[in-house]
Amino acid sequence: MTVAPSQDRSGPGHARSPGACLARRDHCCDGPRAPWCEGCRVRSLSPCATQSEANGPTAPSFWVSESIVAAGDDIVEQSEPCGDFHVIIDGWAVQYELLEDGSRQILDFLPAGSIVGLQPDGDAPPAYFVQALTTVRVCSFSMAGFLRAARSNSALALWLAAAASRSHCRSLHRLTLLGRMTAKKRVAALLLELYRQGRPWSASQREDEISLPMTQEHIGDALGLTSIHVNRMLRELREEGLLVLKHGVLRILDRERLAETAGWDDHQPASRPTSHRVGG
Amino acid sequence: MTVAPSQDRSGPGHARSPGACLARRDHCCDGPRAPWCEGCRVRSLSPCATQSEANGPTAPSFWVSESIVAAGDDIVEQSEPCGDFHVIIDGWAVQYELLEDGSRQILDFLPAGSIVGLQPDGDAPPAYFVQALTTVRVCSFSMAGFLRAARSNSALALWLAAAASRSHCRSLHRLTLLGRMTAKKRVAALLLELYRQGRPWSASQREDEISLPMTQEHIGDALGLTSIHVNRMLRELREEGLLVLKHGVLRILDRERLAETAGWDDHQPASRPTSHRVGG
DNA sequence: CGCGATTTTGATCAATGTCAAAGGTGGTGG
DNA sequence: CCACCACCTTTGACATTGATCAAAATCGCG
Repeated sequence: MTVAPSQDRSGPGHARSPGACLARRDHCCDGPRAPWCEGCRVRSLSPCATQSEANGPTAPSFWVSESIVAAGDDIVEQSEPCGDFHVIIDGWAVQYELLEDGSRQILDFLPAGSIVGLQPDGDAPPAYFVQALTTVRVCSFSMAGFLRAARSNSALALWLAAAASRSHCRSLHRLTLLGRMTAKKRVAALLLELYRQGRPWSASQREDEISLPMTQEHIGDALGLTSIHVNRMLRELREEGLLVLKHGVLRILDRERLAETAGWDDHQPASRPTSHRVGG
Repeated sequence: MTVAPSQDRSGPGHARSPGACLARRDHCCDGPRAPWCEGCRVRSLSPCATQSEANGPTAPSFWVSESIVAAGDDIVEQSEPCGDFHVIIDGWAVQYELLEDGSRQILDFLPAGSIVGLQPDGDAPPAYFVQALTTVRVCSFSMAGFLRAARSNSALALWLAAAASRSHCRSLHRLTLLGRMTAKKRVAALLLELYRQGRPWSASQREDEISLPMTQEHIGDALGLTSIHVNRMLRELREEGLLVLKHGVLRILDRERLAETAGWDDHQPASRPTSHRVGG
């Protein structure tokens, strides 16, 4: 149960974080070669995946910019309509909703490869915030441009459907977590999931470690718990030798038993995600 | 916290409920005229909405059948792959997940117009059940056929994206409900939402009434509460003169204050939903 | 009328929230 | 290098919500 969205936005019209724009080119249809696309690690998840790579990787015509967002700054603001959507190239973000009573519900943690800011309705403002947890690098795309392109390119439209469908699945899982699991299971399951999602992108040398920027309060706000109770559960998990979360680093000590505690059958190895099929 | 999915499926290989098939035609591409499409009340939400109506309403080539599913029967079964998806023409269904410990998490209540069984992955079995709460009439469509068609018809692909996106929004709302609201608010908010969604299709004469087939246990399983506690909350809401839920009929007594209790700004009138824009 | 499912109520208990305060940790400026 | 400060983590005592257990009362239906 938190009050502030972490940053103290001085005064009312809290400035939209600009995000240092690294690169931007004018919309030439299908830029012939995009140097920054070389070696892009999230290409398979981004709309760029629908582009032909005959002449090397390129960004689609509705690509807008690549930029950096500082930790704590907003990528998307609740009720601030914005014509772009973004793909996280690097770093972690949170998607959350702010309630009238000042409390915050975290809807999802977004690792590299996540799509943010797809509008439920072309015009309506988003119903949530997305905020950078770490320094985040994003590629931004024009929603209007995308839709225009998608109307004649069904691969793009299917990509959108697949992205929406994956998000939906994630939130259904989270729903079950909040609805039917005890506090300890929730914490165990969330951390295991974050480990899975973050491992492929994590710089850490050790296979059993990953750096996680979220505070215990973030975790509580995601799981419907107080940070105090999250702390108690983390202690229990630590005392049972399952994991250690300290100084922004999560170390899995006993994955087998942790998965058991989380109520999972933990079989699939952590692997870099690839493009997905459509559905919902 | 429930045990059985309501029906006692005698023996292990519990038979797939057949659902009396009312109509079926062989896949002729774009049937010239589909009599049952006339006056279809959910057309704008179904994939049929992408069909031209120049010669009157028609069903798309991947339409499979129209059928009736009895209350309590499954429309989609967890871990039973199924090549079709469905649109609910009439009646209520529940989408739920069954956990190892026998408990059930209801993921959503599905009124007329809902899309059911879109596969997260073309091949993988669905991760949930969908069960009819009342007698339900559905139109079924071939997923493979749909995808084939969508690959060359981006309107279809965009329809899919919009559908997935709407589902996603619904589950995000539910997440906030489970994560941040007290029991009373959850019950109030859910019932108000169900009223909103069901009103346009309800046969009831009275504007302030709608018939709701779900038990208090269903409500509890959707909200992460026990049916006993749901009952207590319903009593409080009744004693406060906000609503009455009895004999399968929900009557809203004071919509204003109910919305307040639910933590909403209740402004939009209940209106029949129309086709939606794309996003996520 | 009788039966199974659902609703209702009461009493008690456990899980989690709330309040308060004491360590840590890392960053910043002198 | 030290002192300070904001923020985060950790712990304890206590309050509250909602779960559990048990049992009537009702309802729908054959």
